[in-house]
Amino acid sequence: MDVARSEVLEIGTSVACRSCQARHGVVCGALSAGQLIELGRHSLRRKVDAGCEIIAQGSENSFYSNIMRGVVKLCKVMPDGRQQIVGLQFAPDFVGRPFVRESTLSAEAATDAEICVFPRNLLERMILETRELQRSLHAQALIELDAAREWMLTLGRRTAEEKVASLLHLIAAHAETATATSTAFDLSLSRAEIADFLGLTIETVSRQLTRLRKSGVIRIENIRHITVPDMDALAKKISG
Amino acid sequence: MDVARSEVLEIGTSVACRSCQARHGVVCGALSAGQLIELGRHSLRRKVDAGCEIIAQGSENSFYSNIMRGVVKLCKVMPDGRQQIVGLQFAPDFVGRPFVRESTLSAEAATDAEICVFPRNLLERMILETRELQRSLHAQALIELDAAREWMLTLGRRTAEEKVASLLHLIAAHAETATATSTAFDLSLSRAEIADFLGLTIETVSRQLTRLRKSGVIRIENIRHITVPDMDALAKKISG
DNA sequence: ATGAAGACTTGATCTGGATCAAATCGCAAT
DNA sequence: ATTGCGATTTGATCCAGATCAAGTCTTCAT
Repeated sequence: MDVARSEVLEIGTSVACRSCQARHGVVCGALSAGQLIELGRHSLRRKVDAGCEIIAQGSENSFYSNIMRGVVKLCKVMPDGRQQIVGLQFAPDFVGRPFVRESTLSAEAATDAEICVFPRNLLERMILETRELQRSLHAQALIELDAAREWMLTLGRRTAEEKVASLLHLIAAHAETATATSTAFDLSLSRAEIADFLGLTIETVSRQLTRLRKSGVIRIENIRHITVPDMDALAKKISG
Repeated sequence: MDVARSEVLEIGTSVACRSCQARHGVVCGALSAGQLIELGRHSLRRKVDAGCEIIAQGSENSFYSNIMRGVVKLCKVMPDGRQQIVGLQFAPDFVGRPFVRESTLSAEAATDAEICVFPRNLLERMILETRELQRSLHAQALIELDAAREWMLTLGRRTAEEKVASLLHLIAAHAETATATSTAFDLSLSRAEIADFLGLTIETVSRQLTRLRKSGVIRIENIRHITVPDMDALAKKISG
């Protein structure tokens, strides 16, 4: 499971990019052409399996990644094992924490994913040198901050049913397969992961999903695939 | 109560700085000398009373502030009145959301405070022009993001007693009056505000505070002033 | 001083979600 | 097909924290 991770850790600035030049633009949409080439020379495209830990909580922030495909969950665990997912990242988000040596959270692939990896010193040097890169990372940090605060409201003040509806809404917003009203998507997360995102137990998540199914708001095509016939009906379940 | 706010809203780029030059360095410690002068010419020092709303949720982000003294709470409210505090800001933090027109949260003085106010267009222009300002705002955004995620763990996975202990620890960390082991501080927040920060009710907050008092971890000098004889004992209450 | 209105504490009871305990459902290996 | 195992659902019970209901303590106006 951790093979991919140990390979990643061996990367240095002198490692050549293997195969990603062609699709770099997808990942780094906010960067200028010059930066793409610069990153391309020193980065490495990697496939990681679902469950693979990209960054470990408490480890050194020795490299950074761009997500090219898949979903990455950011996770905090307490000494006694209690666990909270504190963010979900989708392509083309950036994963890593500039300017801090030790990671306060772990990043783990929630689905099979592809990431573009490059070393810490390169990123931090480029942030200092390149206005546009700093600006896009600043913008992403502010967007993640808004998302984290929105989630604080969900964790602190919403009921279990509202929490589950909020998560479905969040994931649906990132799905491609949407018609005018209806949306279908992969959940990307197990019941246990959903529980850790929502501050609930797996039993409560399961019960609330069947509740939403019985009320006609969602259809559970199979254990990881959901259809929302009417997004407005789902949205109504979120607030009072 | 809202007098100060309406005054603030009239500020434009041409308003002269009244009396803050002397103490600008305190607020904008991360900025270079040139920026201090630049901000000084266009900013306005204001005193705001406890309870005064600095920014309203849903309103336009028409100005930004630096906190010079006091505590500011960031708050989200739901249509049905449920409410969650999503951040506490202390001097010399920056309050405001660059690059977004409408505010998704309100900012309210939790204590009497002094802030240094300047207009949106000035700040956004300066971010684009000044490397060091962008860098320091990017750094603050990342620190706030770490804090928000730490708080997500507290909201999602900690018990009521651990939540209250976490908040006391957070506020104590910003108090000046600390000896080697013991710390005394003003709470800055009412029981209702503490409840809204922790996702609890005021009754539960009150009960947990007396619990911590009876177990000897804190002394309640009066309703808003706490002494922690031993910070390590408080820290032990936070995790398992 | 006296009274009135908030803010806080304390007690009694209720309840949403946790915990404990079986099923049941995949699904991969044989 | 059968077995085994982990993931999920479902049911029964429990409990931490919510809700309801009095008090008490502060503060401030008269």
